[in-house]
Amino acid sequence: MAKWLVKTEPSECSIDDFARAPGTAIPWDGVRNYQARNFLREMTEGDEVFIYHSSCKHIGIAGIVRVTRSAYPDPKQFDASSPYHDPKSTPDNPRWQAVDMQFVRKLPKLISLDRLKNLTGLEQLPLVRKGNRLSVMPVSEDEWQLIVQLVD
DNA sequence: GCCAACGTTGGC
DNA sequence: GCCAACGTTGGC
Repeated sequence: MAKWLVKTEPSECSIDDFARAPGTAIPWDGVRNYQARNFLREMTEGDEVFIYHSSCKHIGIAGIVRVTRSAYPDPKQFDASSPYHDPKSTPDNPRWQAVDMQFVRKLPKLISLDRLKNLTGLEQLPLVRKGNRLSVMPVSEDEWQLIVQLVD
């Protein structure tokens, strides 16, 4: 079972939005970056995912969700009224993918980016690397355990 | 609000 | 295929 991390601006979709709808599949859509999309495609049902809050007051890992549906064409790419509309994508040959996720847990205390940056063992995680903009990334089992240990 | 770092686009 | 220009991300 693979592990992942996704970035989100909490004003868009936060761990609290998941927590408010336990048991409900929430689409993870709007990813418009090829490398991130390729990782979305690799996600399988049951995979666990860190939710990372970016571009906000409290930056860091805020909780855990689970993939409940593997990749399918992101409907928003075909919706002309959506900011995620992609006129170059067609239903025959969709360019962008979405997955569904549901709430697992909110961390009792957010794990700050600063703390993650200072952890030995996370050097390979794109999240803590300078200038990195990847919004969907794999997390190794070792990295996952290292981070989960910080909870509580 | 600033700006460095990055990904994408498009002219050549 | 190169690369300058541009738009976006995201920490500070």
